[in-house]
Amino acid sequence: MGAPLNERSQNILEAIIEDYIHTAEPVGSRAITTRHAFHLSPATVRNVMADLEDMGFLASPHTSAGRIPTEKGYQYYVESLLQIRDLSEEFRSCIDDDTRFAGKCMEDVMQEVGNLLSGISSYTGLVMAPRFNSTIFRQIEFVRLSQGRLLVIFVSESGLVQNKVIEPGIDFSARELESITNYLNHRLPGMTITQVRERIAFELREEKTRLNKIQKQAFELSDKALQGDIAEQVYVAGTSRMLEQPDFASHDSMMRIMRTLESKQQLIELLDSSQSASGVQIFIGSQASDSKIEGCSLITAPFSGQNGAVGTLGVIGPVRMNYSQVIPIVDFTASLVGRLLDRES
Amino acid sequence: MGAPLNERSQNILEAIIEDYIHTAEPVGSRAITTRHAFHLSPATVRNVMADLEDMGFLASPHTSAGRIPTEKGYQYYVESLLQIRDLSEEFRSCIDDDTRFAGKCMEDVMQEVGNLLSGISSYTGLVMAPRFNSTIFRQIEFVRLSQGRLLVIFVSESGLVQNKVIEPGIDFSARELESITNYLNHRLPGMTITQVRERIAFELREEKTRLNKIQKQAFELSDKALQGDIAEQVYVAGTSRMLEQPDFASHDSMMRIMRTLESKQQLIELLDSSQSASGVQIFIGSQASDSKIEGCSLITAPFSGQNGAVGTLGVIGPVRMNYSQVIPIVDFTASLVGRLLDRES
DNA sequence: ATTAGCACTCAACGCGAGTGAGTGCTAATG
DNA sequence: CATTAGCACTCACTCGCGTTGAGTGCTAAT
Repeated sequence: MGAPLNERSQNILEAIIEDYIHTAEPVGSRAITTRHAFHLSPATVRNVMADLEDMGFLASPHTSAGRIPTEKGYQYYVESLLQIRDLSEEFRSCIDDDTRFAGKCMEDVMQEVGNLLSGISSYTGLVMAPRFNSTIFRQIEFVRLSQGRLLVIFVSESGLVQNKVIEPGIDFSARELESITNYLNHRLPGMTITQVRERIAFELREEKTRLNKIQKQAFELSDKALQGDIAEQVYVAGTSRMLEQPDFASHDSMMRIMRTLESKQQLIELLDSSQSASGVQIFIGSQASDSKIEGCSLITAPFSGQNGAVGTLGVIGPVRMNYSQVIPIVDFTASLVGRLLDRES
Repeated sequence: MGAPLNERSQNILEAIIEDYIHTAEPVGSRAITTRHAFHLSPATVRNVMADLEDMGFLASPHTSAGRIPTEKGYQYYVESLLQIRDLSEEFRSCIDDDTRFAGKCMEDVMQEVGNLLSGISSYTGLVMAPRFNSTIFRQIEFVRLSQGRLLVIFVSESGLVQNKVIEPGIDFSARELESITNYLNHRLPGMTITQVRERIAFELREEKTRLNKIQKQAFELSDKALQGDIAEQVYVAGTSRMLEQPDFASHDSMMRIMRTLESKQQLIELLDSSQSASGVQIFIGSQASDSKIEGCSLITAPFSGQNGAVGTLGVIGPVRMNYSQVIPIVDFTASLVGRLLDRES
């Protein structure tokens, strides 16, 4: 059981998995001997396959079909057998094409990155934009709109802009607003938005007495402006690519997957765990999620600029996924997006 | 052929269409007599059905199946037979539920409207947000970011906020910016964004000499800020609802539809024609589009606030759609969104 | 250890009979 | 003369059954 695989078994397992990734059909012993130049007869291969099945790397749908890899098989393949090739020059240049992102706002860039991931991998692309709450505060500005309404603008260290309309109740003069702005821009930079909120709450609660009027108003305004959570932005691209996969031919599995891909919330949960990791992460089948996306694997990578804004992107596809191609794509794209973020700020 | 339908034929046609909408299966003569209290025998109904088929309202998939409505049948049904009931109180209150939209920004509201449309109709909901270019300019503001970068903020009469980062090349002082802002906010309000652009181009070209330095810089800045088209925002909700429809059981039709629903561009084209119309519009089958969404019908309605911002929303579903339910839903939702827009500004 | 040979398994395919919902036509009916 | 009962006919759908063939596991020979 726990015995390590000898080289021949490894080669055969690799051949089976790669054939299956390619054809989506159970692989038989004869197919292996003809498609690969092992100097072995089908019978020998059969013996090896039987062993691999005993060890849990392969399974047979029924007696007279070939073998298909199990999740454990894929996991072993990805960890031990797969050598990750460098991304082909063709793809490299296709991804790193400046014209694609030229002159687009953050949202459009994120969407375009999703399209890119989906287009090149031919699976479904996911991008979770940097969460605003974890970005670093740089600047706040107030713009007076009509009838005592104020537009509040936050700018993060990474150049993200977030705005919100509030109705403070008091009609501030331009001078007052300027003082408030100056005060806040003096005190708050360098903290994450979450920290800023905590600080505001702290100041308002504990040290009320110590503050002068402008200071108090400043904190009250910014408190109001930061109320309410800013939802994560998730971008999905190429969901119809899922329908192309023979693995999801059944109506049922299709529905389950499309429903999940529609739910931003569920996607956030999927991507969230990879947020803090570094480098490419691979979730195969049940590793990815508790049956919400049965039969799917997920390849993710966090991206970040030099200034701390952090997001996650990835590709989701069937467990029978072309890992050797997708992994470098996700890796390279994440680093590209990191560079894009730096450019923006 | 052109002969008008007598009342009995109308009743039978209506019954057939409604049964088919309900069951998604060909309707036979016997089914009609048992499910509806016509005082007629199946044989008589058969005669009428044969006539209706001759006139092109019905079709038979094969000799020994019942009849299904043709597109022409649906069209006649919607135009002449369908009496639009008022929306049930249950739905009314479900749609007009303030807590649903409380404290959400425009984008989230639009998405939520899509969810609402999809949830209540159980088809797919579409919302095209007011095009920024056709909204009326109210206010422009500049915020200085680091390193000579400026954040430009447009506010429209309807309260929409749009921002963009530009790099003017010159480092303006706070005073200069204030003058520029004042000048622009004095000259531009009341025009649509498109008109503003034309005006800027005109001023820069024709009357260059007449302008003083500040004025010239003002126009140059705002020209830069308005460069590049702002893409339409389209929100889609409940695409998986399409998969639930037996009409799209075949892989092929499913793929075609999902692909179309993924393409913002194609959706914009679909919704665009309804933009300028007033009231609910109904596109049945091939009326909706040249085969891009074969087998689909589209119910749309434009919405607008009192201040001219105009968008379109709608529901897309199979031709075999519950028109009597969807039409009032779309109608009522459009008016609700109109009211929401007024509330925002 | 490897392989040839062979019996066995079982999904997939094709075929034909049976079933039943539905039709169109004709003749009878009020 | 519109309506209806009766009847032969059509045809998708289902089920059972034999055939096919890819693939396996086991055993004996190399």
